[in-house]
Amino acid sequence: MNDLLERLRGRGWRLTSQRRVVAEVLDGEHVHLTADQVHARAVARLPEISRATVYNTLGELVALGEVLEVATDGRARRYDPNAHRAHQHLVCSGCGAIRDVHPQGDPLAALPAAERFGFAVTTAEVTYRGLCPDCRA
Amino acid sequence: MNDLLERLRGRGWRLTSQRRVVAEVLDGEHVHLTADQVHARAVARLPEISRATVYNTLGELVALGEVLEVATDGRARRYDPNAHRAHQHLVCSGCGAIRDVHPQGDPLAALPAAERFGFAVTTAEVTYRGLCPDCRA
DNA sequence: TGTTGACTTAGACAAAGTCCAAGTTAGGAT
DNA sequence: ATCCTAACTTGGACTTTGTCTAAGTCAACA
Repeated sequence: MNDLLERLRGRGWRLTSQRRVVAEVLDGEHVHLTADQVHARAVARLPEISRATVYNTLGELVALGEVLEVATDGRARRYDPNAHRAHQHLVCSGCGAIRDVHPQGDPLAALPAAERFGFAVTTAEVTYRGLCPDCRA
Repeated sequence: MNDLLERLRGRGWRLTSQRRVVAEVLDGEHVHLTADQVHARAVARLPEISRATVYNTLGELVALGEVLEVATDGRARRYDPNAHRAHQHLVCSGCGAIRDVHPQGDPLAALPAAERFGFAVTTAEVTYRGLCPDCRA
């Protein structure tokens, strides 16, 4: 994640302790935290960090393409640092657990030109839903 | 939509004017209203209808499988009465416009067993994104 | 026509996110 | 090293979206 911070600094980002902490919290695989969860974990490392700054920083990371915003449930948005490898999401209908998954083929290819209605379509997000092993029991 | 109301009555629904109005508002193709939009249109026909009733009724229609809930943006949920023909959604990144679309093949089939991690996967929701003709200009 | 449980209502509350004016600070300039 | 200033952060007010509850109303059956 250090390279992330360096990369952003190269783009004119000011490297503040708040931004460093948010980037640290978002490090890892299968991370899909809500903004408030990010804030809670950031506060553990930097007690004075405000909610507004967490929201701002997450929004900037999304705008810069370093983090994905995922809306799996119509409630809080979640932030996924795994932006550099294409993937989709598998969500448990019972407990809400989320996993990154890698379907075969390019989902975009399944939409014929006749079904694009003049849109310049650039992405396809797939959410698979079902019960996880624990919730099936 | 009258058959819808009759069907629900057969399932023990009490047929109130409020429920009738919500069902009327949701009638049509390419309808993807938020709860507050449904409420606004319902109020035009039945001024005393409350927000709580609109939320309750939408929730019931979803639970009964007559209406789909779609979360395209992490903001308000939208309600799609086209629940009986499988389809996906194409969303404009500029203005938020939504269209129903019909991709080829079954998106579920693209997820291999090895990528299901023991989940009993039942549905796949696809959101295509891009700029609509107006927003491209 | 009466009865009753299901339905509706208004408003308080909660959760998620945005906005702003005032204060602080990273990092280039001196 | 220190100063300056635009960029950043802060707390809190505010908005939007959704849930809950106690009290009142009414659809449907008897």
